[in-house]
Amino acid sequence: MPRAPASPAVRSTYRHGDLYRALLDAGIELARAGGPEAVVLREATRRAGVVPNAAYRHFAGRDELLRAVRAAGLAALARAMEAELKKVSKVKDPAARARASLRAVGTGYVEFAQAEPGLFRASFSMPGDEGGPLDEAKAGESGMNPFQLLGSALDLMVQAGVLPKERRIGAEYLAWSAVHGLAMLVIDGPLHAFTPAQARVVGQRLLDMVEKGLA
Amino acid sequence: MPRAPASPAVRSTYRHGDLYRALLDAGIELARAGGPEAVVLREATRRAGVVPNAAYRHFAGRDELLRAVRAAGLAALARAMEAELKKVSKVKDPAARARASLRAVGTGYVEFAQAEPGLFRASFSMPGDEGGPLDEAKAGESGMNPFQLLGSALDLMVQAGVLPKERRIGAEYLAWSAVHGLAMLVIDGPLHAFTPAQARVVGQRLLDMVEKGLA
DNA sequence: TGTACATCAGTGAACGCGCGTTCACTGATGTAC
DNA sequence: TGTACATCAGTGAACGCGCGTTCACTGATGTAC
Repeated sequence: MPRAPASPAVRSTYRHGDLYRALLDAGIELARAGGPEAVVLREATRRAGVVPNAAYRHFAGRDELLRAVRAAGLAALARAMEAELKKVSKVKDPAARARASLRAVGTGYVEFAQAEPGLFRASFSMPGDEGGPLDEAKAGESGMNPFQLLGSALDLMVQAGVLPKERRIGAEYLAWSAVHGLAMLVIDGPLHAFTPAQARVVGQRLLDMVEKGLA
Repeated sequence: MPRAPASPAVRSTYRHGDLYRALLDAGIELARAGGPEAVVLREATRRAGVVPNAAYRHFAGRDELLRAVRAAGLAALARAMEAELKKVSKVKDPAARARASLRAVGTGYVEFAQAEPGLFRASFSMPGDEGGPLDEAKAGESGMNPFQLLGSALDLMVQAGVLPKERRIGAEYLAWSAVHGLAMLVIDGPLHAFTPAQARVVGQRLLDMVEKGLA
């Protein structure tokens, strides 16, 4: 492997070093600042200090860059959810723990959407229509993607006897809808005026509703 | 008022007749086909059979056209919700009627989103950040916008004793989140592969959850 | 250890595209006399 | 009822912009001998 990558826009070496990574990082930054439509090939190459068409050595085109950004965003979302789950790991009582896990997953989700609205939106944009839920989604540290984290929280609830197992099937779509809707309304929609604190309160009440309504 | 408006792209009269309406209709059509980002001034004028800058006689710019499309979309959404509410108007028992109203509102919302994904997305896009929930939203036939229709369904539930009044406050945000989230996941997101029938089933289960979890 | 060479990452220049928006205009329309 | 006129809706031409993408290239790098 060649020299270390130079600082953006200025390079001493002819080769960049790790242009793929640099373009991806730039793409992520663009998504953070302006959502999926702000992920623009030319701007990414500009930030990497490279001529526009150089990107084509590493990505087939703009769509492939966006796809990579999306994967990175979903992985970050998974990590945010895992971080909330970690706080819950000390709870001993299985029923309480299971319930807390579902809340953690939901809280991590909404909190991430609030903290990184642009990246969140980019993560859920669909250039081509891919298949099922988060098919090729990169995983967090646990090796699970956001959808799988939600699923395993619900599994925990069934095991703990908090959720009747006949209600388990399809339950992820219900919980997901609730939490995703709040996220969208708050970051992009008519609830934009909510402060993070207000959003947190509503988020907790929403999770109350889900917990109660699911069982 | 001059002659009747001519067919798009061909006019006999020098004046268009109702260019504002023609541009708005074209804008709505563009939104239906491709969402908010497809609402493009030049294309709207093309469809109206008029030179690009003619639009500036009627709209300050692209944003104002999009704003008008959004208002029209929200009005259409309100009408879809009202249509569902009408089906429920024959229910006599106040408690049953109130519950059915909430379901109707939710069903109308999700069904509209499925039937008109582009217009739905356009209706919830935010160019500048306007204020609270659906502030300047055009109303349906009842004179209420979608948010107000939801609110009055919840009011009905309180009156009927189905929803404790201490839970009434902020309840619209909970119900709205659930339903909005499903709509987004189905039309634009990872649940894109759902058939309308599958979506309907999940939608009804979602409304079960809301109804049960809210009380 | 030294040299010839193939590879392929990044260059330089250019393309066509569609967009929003501004300008000075023109001529059909409705109105005032 | 007829004529002169002001209005202003739509014209025609043009801008500058940034985008994605293609082309033939060049020259630093790592490798084979």
